[in-house]
Amino acid sequence: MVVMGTDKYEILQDLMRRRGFAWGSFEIYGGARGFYDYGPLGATIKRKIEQKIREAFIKEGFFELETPDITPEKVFIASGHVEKFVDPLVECKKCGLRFRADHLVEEVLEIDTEGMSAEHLSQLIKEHGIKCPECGGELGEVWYFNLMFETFIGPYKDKKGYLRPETAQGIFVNFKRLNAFARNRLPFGVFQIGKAYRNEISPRQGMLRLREFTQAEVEIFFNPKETTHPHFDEVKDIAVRLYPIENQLKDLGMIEMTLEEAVKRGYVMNTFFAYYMAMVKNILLDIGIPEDKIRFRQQLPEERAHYSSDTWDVEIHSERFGWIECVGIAYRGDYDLSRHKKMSGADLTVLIHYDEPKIVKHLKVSLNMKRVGPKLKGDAKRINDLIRSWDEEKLRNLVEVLEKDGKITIEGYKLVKDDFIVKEIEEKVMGEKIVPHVLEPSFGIDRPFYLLLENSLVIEDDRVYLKLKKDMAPIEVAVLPLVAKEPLKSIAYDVFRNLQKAGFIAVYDEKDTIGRRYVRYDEIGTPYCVTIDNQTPIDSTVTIRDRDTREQVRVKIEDLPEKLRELIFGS
RNA sequence: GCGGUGGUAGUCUAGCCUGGUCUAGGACACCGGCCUCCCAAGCCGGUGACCCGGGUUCAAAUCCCGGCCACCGCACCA
Repeated sequence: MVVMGTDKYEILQDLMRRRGFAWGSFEIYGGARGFYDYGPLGATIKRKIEQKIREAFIKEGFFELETPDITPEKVFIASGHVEKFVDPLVECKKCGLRFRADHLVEEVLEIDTEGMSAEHLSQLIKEHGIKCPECGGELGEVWYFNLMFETFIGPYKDKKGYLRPETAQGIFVNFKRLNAFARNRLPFGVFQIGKAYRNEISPRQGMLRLREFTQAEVEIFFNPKETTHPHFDEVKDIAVRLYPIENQLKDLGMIEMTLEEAVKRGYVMNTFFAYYMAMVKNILLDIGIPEDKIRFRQQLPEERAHYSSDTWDVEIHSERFGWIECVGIAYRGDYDLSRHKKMSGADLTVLIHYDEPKIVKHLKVSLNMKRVGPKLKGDAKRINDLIRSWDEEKLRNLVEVLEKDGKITIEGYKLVKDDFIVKEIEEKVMGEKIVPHVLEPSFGIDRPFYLLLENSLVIEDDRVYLKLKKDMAPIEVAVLPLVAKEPLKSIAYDVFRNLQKAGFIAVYDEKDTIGRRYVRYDEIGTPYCVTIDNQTPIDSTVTIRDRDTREQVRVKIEDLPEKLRELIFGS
């Protein structure tokens, strides 16, 4: 048992439960691993985090979307989650330990097991007599454990659905409508803030690995040929701490440079990617994560999700848990849209207009039905259709042969030059249809929430307090009569009520001595306490006490809202 | 999932080994009152707990079994 007061994590956990931030869910029924409740103060902070993200992307002109948590199976077959969001497991019949079957087979047989079925893996294990690496016991059948929660839609068991393991698919499946909303012009961005679910085998570490969690996922659709961000200049001088793949493999440590340099030196693929790295960093700073606790780590190839070819995690440092992935910026290419295009048959392309319409010449060849009709009878139409389906190259060959030999045999029919009608036609092509590529900054909300609290917790000799960024505080101002006596009580209550009406999250508190109350509000991160003292009835002034410095300034009651707004929100 | 440790009011804990005066004690917090004119003061009163389910026993917070949860290590983390 950790002695009270020695472990920051313990103090924080205690504070979070006691003061209404967050705690494990379903307590009265014994709890359930991987689920967390947000209390009144926690829910407020969480909402403020979400709001910072929302505001930042709305400022970029992005659109917000909201789609269902429950999703029909087809969507995740298309997205690859049914197939790839699984771990093949195998259990030792003797000692009961479970292993990743694919890892085991790969290790022993030194072959690639990518995409192998459970049956195939089982067979290989039997054929090669692979045993339990721990005790040497016999291994059972391989089965796939899918990390998605399954459910059924409607009263019959034939309509399978899943709780979404990421919010992103809700955006991809809506691409046609969103593209229309964006008036067919790339790039555009869409984001969704909502719940996602993953049936983790063994969730741990408090609220850092949950089975149900909140994400803010941003899908930016762009033309892969246009990867220069028009506003990169605004962010090019921002310094970032990078931990690229090479530095991880060779243990070279982190490097720091401006984003401009990072792109120039090839660490970051282009200014488009770099721009959103800057955005993510700014959002985290705006939430109140200290700059020196933020780094960008490039995922190793084996860590990457099935849809991504390059991903940078934005990690925040925890005193307790080390570097924690809080945001992932994934280059998803055209993976998702192409898959949905193929599976659904929907046209998920965007027309990229050429600067000038292109004049494209091409051959149009068909049979002269008047001549060949009587000859081929029933086959005439069939062969005509066949020829018309040929591509440019095949048609050119046909014409060449006809020019040279004057005749050709197709499907056993001898045809001469005059049996064909050959036309060279010109077509105006306005542009090219492409499947857009996707860049995805994906924010966890619960992790930054925890890391914000952990990084804000200050332990001093005579008090423990949350040095939250002032505008993130769940209670923004506490109004306190110096003593619970009239007329101070009435004046204080009026001041409180007026601050509420002015839009502040405020509380009124007259219980206990003034010092005790200050400590009480310091503990939950309230940046300012307004105290009504004996001078107030005389000249209508009150004091504003600063959480961090404990210093007080005296202001007129009428100036209070404006002054507090300036102090808390800086405007 | 495996192994280890643990689970007593909102929080921390005493009691458990050696079953019975445990009607479960304390501190802090919380609520009501008194007092109090600036940084956790004091006084009076009050609310509130043996994780869940079985078993052993005349008797279980205490012993045994199972489950759940938490922490640590292993495995896992698309």
